[in-house]
Amino acid sequence: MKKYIVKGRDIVFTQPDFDLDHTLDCGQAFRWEKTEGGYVGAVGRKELRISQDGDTFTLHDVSEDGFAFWSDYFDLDTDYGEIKKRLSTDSTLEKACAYGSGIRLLRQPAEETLLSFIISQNNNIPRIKGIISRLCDIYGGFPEASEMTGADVDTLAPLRAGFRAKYLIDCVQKLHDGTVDLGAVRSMPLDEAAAALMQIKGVGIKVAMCTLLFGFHRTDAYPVDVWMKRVNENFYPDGLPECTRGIEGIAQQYLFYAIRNGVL
DNA sequence: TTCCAGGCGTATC
DNA sequence: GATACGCATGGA
Repeated sequence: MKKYIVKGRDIVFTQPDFDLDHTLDCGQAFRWEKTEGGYVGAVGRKELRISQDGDTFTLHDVSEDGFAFWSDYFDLDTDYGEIKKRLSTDSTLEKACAYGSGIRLLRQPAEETLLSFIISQNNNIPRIKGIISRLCDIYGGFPEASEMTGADVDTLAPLRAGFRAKYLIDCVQKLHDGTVDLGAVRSMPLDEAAAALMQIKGVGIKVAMCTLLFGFHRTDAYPVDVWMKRVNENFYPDGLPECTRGIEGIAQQYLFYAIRNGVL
């Protein structure tokens, strides 16, 4: 467990290879907003304000039990310095890792990730955030899928999610009736896990891989969207380099952040 | 006005 | 199995 100091109602810790802008604005989570003093965001129904001063981070108004949750969420026990060192044997990844040096792969809840990335398809990030925010407004925080099983298109109309609403409904239905068992998905081989998720309408290979990477911490899942297609064509026409084996998804996150910001 | 956004389902060949 | 097209919505 990560070492920390309790200061009043806050918890303070130091952490290299961590930057809030990099980690919270790299397209893996959609519920964080930059504020004057850091970031405010939420996971499920847990809310957090976090601020950064160099390598020192403060979780505001958080108990020691709460810290255990957030420490896991921010993946604080993983050595990203070691990961970057390994990936940087490839010259393109070296650039990407240097640019997004503070990216960490968040350990997000599976259901929330699945529903969020269903919403993400053929959509832009500000509008994805808006739809998810309105979903949370309706349910008082991000709902469990089981709380949404009665939802129909009228219930979800305030989201203004467009054609994706019917996909959300199909998703919560198939989670509820056991067609898709996320507990079982967790332990399946990657391709089998993706195929299981793709039984849900609106879940194709890209949404499935994002769910496995961000919601199940399957670091070998490699989502390819329009940006990553460009990366593959420009830099890896013959496939990914050896150094990415088993952590293709983490490599993907550095590459995605870099190319989206015009660095590659 | 038209185009595009962390895609996918469907029709057609 | 490959390719083309429509899809809700809203910002650029």
